[in-house]
Amino acid sequence: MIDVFVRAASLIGLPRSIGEIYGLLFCTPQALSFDELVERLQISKGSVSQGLKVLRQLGAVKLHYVPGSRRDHYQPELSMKRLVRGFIKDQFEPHLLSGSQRLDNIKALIQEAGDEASRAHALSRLETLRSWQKRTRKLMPIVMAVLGGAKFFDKESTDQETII
Amino acid sequence: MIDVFVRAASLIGLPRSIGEIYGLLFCTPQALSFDELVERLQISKGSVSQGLKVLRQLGAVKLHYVPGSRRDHYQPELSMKRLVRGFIKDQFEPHLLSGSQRLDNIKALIQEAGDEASRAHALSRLETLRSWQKRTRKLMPIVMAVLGGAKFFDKESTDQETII
DNA sequence: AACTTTGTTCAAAAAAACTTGAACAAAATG
DNA sequence: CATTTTGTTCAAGTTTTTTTGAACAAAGTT
Repeated sequence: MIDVFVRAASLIGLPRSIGEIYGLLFCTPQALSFDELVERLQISKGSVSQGLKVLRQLGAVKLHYVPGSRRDHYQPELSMKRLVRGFIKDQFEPHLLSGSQRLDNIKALIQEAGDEASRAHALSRLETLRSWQKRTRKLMPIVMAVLGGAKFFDKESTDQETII
Repeated sequence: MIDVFVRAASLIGLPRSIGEIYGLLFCTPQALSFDELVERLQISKGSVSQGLKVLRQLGAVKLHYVPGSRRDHYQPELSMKRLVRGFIKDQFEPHLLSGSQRLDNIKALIQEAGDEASRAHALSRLETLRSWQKRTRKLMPIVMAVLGGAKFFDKESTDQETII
């Protein structure tokens, strides 16, 4: 079963160790401590420490207080919606934001260089990129809504803002 | 500008060279031949050959016939919808399909092992995985519809199948 | 048929990503 | 305050991925 998560991790560009950690937490009934992860997965403390750091950042694991133990215990986030939101927030949005800036820089570069015809072509391609970005942004809230259980209807020729 | 595509490629787990190839095609007004890609990007013939192979598989480049030349010329696919569909078909669906099978195998394994309580827990987690899978499948056509320009409305408490 | 052009394949080299483990910090305990 | 417990950091080692380039195949030319 852990293997399912190892594959899923590599599908979204996360290292094997992170898939193993999340997978073991997902399979195990109780919350597990740092040491238990190291022992049961047979991987180094360093890997577990870094793996948990990423998983916490993604919101894929939660700290779980265990009375009478001063070790941190971890539980997996089981809500697909929250998992996806964490992933988008952490890995996707930064690229979208820096992407906007980069597009502005490119626009400036285009103005300065080349003849009229190639400037025109470059600007047209830049517009294509902007439209891709816009559609990606439009997509995110819809994805979140579907994962939240919303149901959808097609509605042709409606105001763009009536989404969700 | 090519850098935008190199980053985008690495975001979706594709090597730098593939981002460069698509990026150059995207920027250039005319279709480019194999040799032109090698020369202008300063990368090896091997990389270009393999990169174009992947891009063709993804449907991200199209062959473009140039009269009077027997070299293959390439043009970029500019439709975001087709690009995303190609990516999903090639990189995502295979995982979803093999995932279903793997889940069945896991179910069999669970039946054979452990005590009653841990079997119950394992089966419950397996159900969670199945629900994730189901929602992912539900999502795909909605994503494609949004990229195709459809607009959406929330419709609470409707039959699940009335999607899009 | 010999030669040229065009592109593919694949083993080896190079680069990038991941893991390890020892040194270190922070906080609790005696 | 010295000691132990718990977890982090990071340089070095390992593994994986990517790139290269030379050998090869396929098809067109002379």
